[in-house]
Amino acid sequence: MANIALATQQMVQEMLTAAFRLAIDAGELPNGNVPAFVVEVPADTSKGDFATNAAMVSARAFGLPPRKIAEILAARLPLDGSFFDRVEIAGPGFLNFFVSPRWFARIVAEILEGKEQYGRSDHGKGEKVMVEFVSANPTGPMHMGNARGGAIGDCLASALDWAGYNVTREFYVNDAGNQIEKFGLSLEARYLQHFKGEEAVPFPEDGYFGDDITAHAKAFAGIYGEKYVNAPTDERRQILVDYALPLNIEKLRSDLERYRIVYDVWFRESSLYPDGVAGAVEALRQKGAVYEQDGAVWYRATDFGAEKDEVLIRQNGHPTYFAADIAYHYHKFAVRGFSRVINVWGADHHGHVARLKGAMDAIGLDGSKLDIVLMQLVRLLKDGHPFKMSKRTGKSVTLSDLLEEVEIDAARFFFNMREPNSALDFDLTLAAEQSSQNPVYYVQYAHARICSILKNLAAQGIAPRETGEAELLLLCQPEEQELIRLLGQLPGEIVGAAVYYDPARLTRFAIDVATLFHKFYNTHRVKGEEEALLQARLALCQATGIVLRNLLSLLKITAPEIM
RNA sequence: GCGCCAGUAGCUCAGCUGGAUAGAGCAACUGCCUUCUAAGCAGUAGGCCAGGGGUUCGAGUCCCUUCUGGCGCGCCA
Repeated sequence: MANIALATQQMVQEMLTAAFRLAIDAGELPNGNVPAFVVEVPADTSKGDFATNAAMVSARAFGLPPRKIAEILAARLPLDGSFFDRVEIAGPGFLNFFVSPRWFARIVAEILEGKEQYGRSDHGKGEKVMVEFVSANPTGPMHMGNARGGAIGDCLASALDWAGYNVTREFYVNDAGNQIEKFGLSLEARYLQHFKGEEAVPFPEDGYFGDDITAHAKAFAGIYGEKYVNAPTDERRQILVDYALPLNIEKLRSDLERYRIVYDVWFRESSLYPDGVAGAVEALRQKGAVYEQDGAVWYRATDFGAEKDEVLIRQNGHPTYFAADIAYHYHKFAVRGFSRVINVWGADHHGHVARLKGAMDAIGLDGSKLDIVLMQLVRLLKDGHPFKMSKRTGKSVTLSDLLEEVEIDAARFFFNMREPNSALDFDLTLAAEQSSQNPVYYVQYAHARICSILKNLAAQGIAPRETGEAELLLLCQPEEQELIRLLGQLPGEIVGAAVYYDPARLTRFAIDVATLFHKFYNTHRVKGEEEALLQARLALCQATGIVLRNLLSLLKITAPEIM
């Protein structure tokens, strides 16, 4: 899974390191440590295909002007036999490397060989990581935060997978604790109201008011009738929860599957009770981080950098969510052996981040192995105005509502257009629009165009054939080289999305690829060119198609052949 | 009050972790289809990177500070 673009960048690094050493050995540079420098692809490629600031950053260490150092290094670079034609010194002391045409030919060949695997790398070296995302409360339907979290978490997990990590997608089912109590109380009230009338049975103030609760109670009444109206309240609530909760969880699963998200693990919070939670509290106690006060059990969070201590076991004997979360994350790291855990959370949970990391440290694990991706809120817009309520239900917009308004392709793409930690305006009108303004269609259109070219030529009896360096070297127009250069960056972009937890890089990259392809398409032709050039351009079209398809499949967005 | 996040073109946002002349899309204006999909492309115009200090060869990017906005600070999850 070598990648020419990444390997070339690495090669520049190594050549420079070698040049530094040679120059120092030859006495041209004083003895000393070489500062860290970077090799990058310049924004303006007329300045070279790769550039480095090596001479500038080492000016101070060597006590020489940057351009002087650049000259010394340039003379010591072993360019013979490399992909580089020449090196130039420019500006304040940049060293600009220019690749030979063979480099572009190699990238196209590499993509065609890689096919649906092109873009994968072994960067992660099989490291075992978990991405936990959505984890919506099973007491009701999913909202826009879950919709965004789903798209981000799933694409991030895919990016990690492509970047060579061993990824597990996990959904944490909050099927225990306070919200399940409330769920039971709410169901009970609706059930009793069904038989006694709404006025006769008060509804809990902090209960769940959704229609789904009423529907569950009604369906339950349809099955069991009045059997539980006079049953002990604990028994009644329990049987209602046992009835409704599995249905809700199944609904979550099927809604998410429709959204093209399939989890490896559905982890039950209830499985942590009582042993896991007790174990977590005990682990903290053994570290001396636990004390009792006001009849509750407290965790001395202030010893681990927090502003105040936290309750683990309430006065009433029930553990808090925090205690369960410590047990849950202990399970992730210590029991299941994940070396890194990524949680996708709404920004309203950011106060919880430091506490949980601190608690990991407190029980002897490493809180820095736990990474939280915080996402800011989604604001839905329709026709330029905020869209807060579903027209059908009058309630806040759910994931199901959203998927009635826009296609899944559009939803997944739009939620991944901004980095997680910035607020997102989701324009329903634009996302539903089949026009050039809609970036999803813009990208898909490029793919469909490529398919169309292939089909068109096939109709004339022209099929793509094996191309060698001789033909691929004909791809020497600026529009061709710019496109190839970008295509070669796919593996690196995926690694970037994975390590910076930013799948939005991939949607932007897809748009860039589409732009450069459309540019190429409008400037040059495939059909009608003489045979060798036609085949070379066909190869470029296929390579672009592969890159677009791989990107879209990673994002789980369709790549249509006709539009 | 304290903490986290943000502030870049009229609007929505990039800016590759400190690099070269700050970029796209939309909106406005001008061109390009007898030839592979015009759901496309090319061009014009648009900027005190919120304000002020600092760090250095070099700052939209790092530090300090002020202002503005979002979100948190529960024996909720």
